[in-house]
Amino acid sequence: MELTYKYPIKVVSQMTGLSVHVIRAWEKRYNVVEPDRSDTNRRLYSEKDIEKLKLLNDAVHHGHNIGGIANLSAEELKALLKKENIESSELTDSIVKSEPADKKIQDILAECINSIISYDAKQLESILLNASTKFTQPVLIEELIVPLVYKVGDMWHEGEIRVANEHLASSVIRSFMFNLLESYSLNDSAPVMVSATPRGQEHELGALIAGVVAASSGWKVIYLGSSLPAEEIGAVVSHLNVKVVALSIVYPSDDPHLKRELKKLHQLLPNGVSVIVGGRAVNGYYDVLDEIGAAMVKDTKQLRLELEAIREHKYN
Amino acid sequence: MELTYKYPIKVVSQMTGLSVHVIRAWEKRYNVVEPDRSDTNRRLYSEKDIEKLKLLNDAVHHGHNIGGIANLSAEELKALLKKENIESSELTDSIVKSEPADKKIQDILAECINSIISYDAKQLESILLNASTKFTQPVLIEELIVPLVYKVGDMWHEGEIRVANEHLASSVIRSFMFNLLESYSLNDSAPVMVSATPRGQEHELGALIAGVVAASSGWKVIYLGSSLPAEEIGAVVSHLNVKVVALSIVYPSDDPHLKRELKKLHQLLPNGVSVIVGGRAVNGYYDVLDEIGAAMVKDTKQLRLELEAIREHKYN
DNA sequence: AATATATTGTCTAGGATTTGTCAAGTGTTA
DNA sequence: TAACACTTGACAAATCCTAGACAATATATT
Repeated sequence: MELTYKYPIKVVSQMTGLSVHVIRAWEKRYNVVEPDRSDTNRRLYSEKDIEKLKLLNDAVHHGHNIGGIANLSAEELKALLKKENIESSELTDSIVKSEPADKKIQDILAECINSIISYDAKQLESILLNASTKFTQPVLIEELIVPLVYKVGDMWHEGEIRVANEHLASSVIRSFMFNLLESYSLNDSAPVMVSATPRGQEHELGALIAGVVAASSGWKVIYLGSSLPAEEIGAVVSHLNVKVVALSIVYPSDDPHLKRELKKLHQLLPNGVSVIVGGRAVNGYYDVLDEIGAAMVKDTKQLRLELEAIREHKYN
Repeated sequence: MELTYKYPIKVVSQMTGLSVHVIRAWEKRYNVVEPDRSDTNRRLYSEKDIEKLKLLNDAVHHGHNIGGIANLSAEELKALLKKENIESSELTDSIVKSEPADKKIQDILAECINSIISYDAKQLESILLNASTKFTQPVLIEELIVPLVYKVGDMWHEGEIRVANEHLASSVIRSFMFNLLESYSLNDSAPVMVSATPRGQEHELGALIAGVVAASSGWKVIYLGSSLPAEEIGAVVSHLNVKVVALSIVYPSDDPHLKRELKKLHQLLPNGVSVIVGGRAVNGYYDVLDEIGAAMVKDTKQLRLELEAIREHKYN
C-alpha cells in the first residue's frame, strides 16, 4: 500500500532519535532535507527524508561531523556506513530506545519485586520484556527469572507479600515465559519433549522454565501445564513421538502421593523415554527418582547438559 | 447477538479512551467518522467507527497530529502504526497469508479443536492471533473464545478429549487472553476492577475474559488469577482504590465452601465496592449472590452493561 | 602553546496554528 | 426530573514556526 501521508516533525524526531531542534538546525544550516510544507507552513517529511535523517544520525554517531556529510545522498551514506561495517538498524535502535545505561541484574530484580508489591502487572511485564532484550537467554532465565520466582516464593512463605501479590506475579511471569516458549520455531526433525508438573503440583513455572530451556536448545516442546496425572503424560507420550518427559517439583519435599505418581509414570512410559525432574523440592525424592531411573537436575545448566546427552545418545 | 447494534457516544468514549468532547470535535473539524444518527439525531457508532477512533487515538499518542491523519483510512492507519513498530491495542500484524477469504467462525472453532486434539499449541495460538485481526473484540470473545472454552470443557467432561488436551488448550488460551488484557493502555482516571476466581475455583479463563472485557471498556484491571481467598481480595481492594470485584465461577454449581467464601468477601469489602459474578455455574448461587447484593452476569454483553451502570452511578 | 575561527547542539522569544476543553442553550431519554 | 446528547462559539494550552544567541568542541593560525 502506498501511503501519501507525510510525517510531522515530532514523529520524525521519535523515529530518528534526533531532537526537533537538531532536525531544524540541520535543515537551516545544510539543507540536509527539504520537507514539504503544509498550507500553514508546517514541515511534512517523506519516508525518504526520514531515512536520510536516520542515516545521517548513524554516521554522526560514528564520528563523522554533520557539516561534512550533510550533502551526501542516501546512497552515498549507505555506502559510507557499509564500508565501516555499521549496521544502521542496530544503531538507531539503541539510540532511540534511550536506555539508562546498564542496570545490574540485582536492580532489575528489585524493580520486579516493587512492581509486584504495588500490583503493577504492566510494569512487571515491561521490565521483563526489557530485560529479555538486554541479556542472553541463559542469563535471563538463570539470573533473573529463576531468582525472581524463588524470591517471590520465599516472600510468600515468610508472609512478606500476600497471596494476591504472588498470584499476580505468577500470571505475568507465566505469560512471559509462555510467549518465550512459543516464540521458538523449529524444524520437524527436532526431538520432542513433554513438560509439565505431576499431579498435585500446582506451581507450573518450573515446567515452563524447563520448556523454554529445551526449546532454546532445539527441542520441540509440548507444554501441558500443572498437575497432570501420570496416565495423561503416558497418553501424550504414546500418541506423539516423545523422547523426554520433564517434570517440575516445587513443594512439598516429601509427598507419598507424588512418589506413587512417579512410579506409576515410570510403568506407563515405554522404554527409551527419559524422565528429567527438577525443581526446588526435588532433593526429597532422590530415592524414587533413582529407582525409576530419572535424571535429577538442580538448575537450567544441568538441564541443558542432560538434554544434550540424551540427544547424543539417542542419535547414535 | 445483534451484529447491527450501534453504540452511543458515551460508550464509544469509554471504549476508545477519547472524551466525548474530543470525539465530537474530531468529527466536526475533520469528519474522522460519520456515525449514523437515530431518529432524534443521536450519534450511533458502528464497530468500524470505533476501530478507526481507536487507531487514531493510538496514532495521536505516538506524536501524530490529528489534523494530519484524520482523513487516512483504517487500513492506512494500521500501515502507519505498523511502520513505526507500534503495538496497537487492536491489531497484531499478520503476515498476510493467502487465506481463502473469510472463514466462518464455526470453521475457525473447528480448527481450534483440531489443533488441541493434535497437541499443536503453536497452531492454536496462530489461529487465535489470526482471528483477533479479523474480528472485532466483542465478536472475537463472545463468538470464538467463549464457545471454545465451553466446548473444551464439554469435551473434557464427555471424555472426548484428555486432560492433557484440556491443559494445553487452557495454557494457550490463557496466554492469549492475558496478552490481550495487558495490551490495553489506559489513562490514570480509569476506574479499577479486580478480576479473579474465588478460593477453590481453579478455572481462571472466565476471570480473564471478564478482565479483557472490562479493559476494553476503559477499566484498569488488576488480574489476580485463580483460587483467591476472600481475605486476599479484601486486602487488594482496600490497598488500591477498587470499584468492582469480578469473580468467575465455573464448577460445581453448589459448593457450600464457596458460599461461605462469598459471604466472607461481602463482609470484608467496604461499602461502595460492587461485586459482579459470572461463569457457567453461577446459577447455583443465586441465593447467596442476592443476599450479598452481587450482580450476576451470564455473558459478556451483560458484563459490559453492568460495568457501565456501575461507572455511571459512581460518578455522580 | 596560545589564540582565533568554525562547528554544532541547545535554548529563548515572539508570533501563528492546532487542538483539547468548556459553557450556554436546547432537545431527548428513562 | 435528572441524566444524556446535540450545536455553536470561545478560550487556553500545546505545538510549530523563525531568528538569533550561547556554550562547548574541534580545527586552524600565530
